Amino acid sequence: MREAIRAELTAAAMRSIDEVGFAATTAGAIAASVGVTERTFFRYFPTKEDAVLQPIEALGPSIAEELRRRPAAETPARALRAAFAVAVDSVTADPVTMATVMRLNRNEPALRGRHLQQQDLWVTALAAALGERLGLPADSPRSRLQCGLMMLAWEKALTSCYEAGDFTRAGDELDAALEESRAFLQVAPLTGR
Amino acid sequence: MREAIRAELTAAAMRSIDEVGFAATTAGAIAASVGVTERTFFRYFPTKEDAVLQPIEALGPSIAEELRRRPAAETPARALRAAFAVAVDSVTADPVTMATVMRLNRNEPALRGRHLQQQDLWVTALAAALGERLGLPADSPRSRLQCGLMMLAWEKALTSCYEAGDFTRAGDELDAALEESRAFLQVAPLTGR
DNA sequence: TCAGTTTGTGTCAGTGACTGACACAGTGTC
DNA sequence: GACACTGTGTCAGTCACTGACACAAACTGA
Repeated sequence: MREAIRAELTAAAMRSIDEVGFAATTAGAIAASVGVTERTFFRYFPTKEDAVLQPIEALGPSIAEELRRRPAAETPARALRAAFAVAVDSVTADPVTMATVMRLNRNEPALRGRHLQQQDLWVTALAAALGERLGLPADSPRSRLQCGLMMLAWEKALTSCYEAGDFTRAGDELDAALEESRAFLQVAPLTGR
Repeated sequence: MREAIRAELTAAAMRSIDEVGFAATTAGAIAASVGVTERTFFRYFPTKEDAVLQPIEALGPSIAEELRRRPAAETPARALRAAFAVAVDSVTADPVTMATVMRLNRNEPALRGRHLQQQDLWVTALAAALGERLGLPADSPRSRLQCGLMMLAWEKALTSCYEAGDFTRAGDELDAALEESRAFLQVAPLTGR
């Protein structure tokens, strides 16, 4: 596979979806605009949605990889937070791509759906890595919950950055989201009605 | 629309997917097994996935509705938790359906994807209701984060119930998940590396 | 240098999800 | 008895996605 073609397809897909919408953008048209066949398009991407999500596809696995590299002495929370620095770096390194992906995600439910599914896989991968540290089974509910919390805070951070139009603050926004989560859950007894 | 037909279609879809899998189950076949046309199937459900998810479709809106009914004096956390009692009741009232939906979700990524999308809409609806209480805009990141936290704990609770084969504990499991979340975020300073 | 393999692509035929338009029957209403 | 409303079938069509096959170019080793 030639990475140049892949990038061209992604760019063409984004452009077209921006102009005429996701539904009106056919896979064949994207392919044709790059000088390639529809069949070839589907050799590069499993679905039409993936063409757009491709730029951030590797992010999840990268975070999981970093999580494995964190010293065993760190608490789960600190190791996870440190691993997400990879995501922060990635976003601050190329804010334009991330902003574009987020914009398309907001406007197109189909895209958002696929993105959620992708994130779900990320959480699974993270939970597996975290499980190793804790000596828990690969997909234990506990590590899944912890990774889910982190991912939720990350999403909140991204949203804040997006709305502020400033992705350089991603790290700070992530910490703020975590703090906000802590404060929310802090308030005395939830139980009892 | 006749609700009897809708229920039959859902039942037929679940049975077939259980036996031969999601991909091998065509919409036409589901429809035919109920004595109806494929076209009619798609008048009842927007997508094949929705036929299976239908039993829990109304849950999100119900929770949001209850959230609106909670006294204004309650903190967001308490009001949200109280609103989720609706979900707890629904699950304990019909554990078999929920267990089936969860089992299919686990085995079929396509179903899981749609379910995540559904949940995302629930969070949006909840965040809107919560925003009203707090005087925040409809989809403010803050209320979204809080509702997301609750939904995450709810998912964890359901998973625990499912694995234990006992949905009567849903309420307790939800509280346990919230407590676990609190403990995770509690540990001193996350920031700084 | 040449046979053999690997890689990227086109072509073609096919399946299945989903949609719009139209016709038609049954049921209720005034 | 004219009229609207509801639920359904039929038909034609679009488009995502897949498998099988053929073909050319680039690479590989003797």
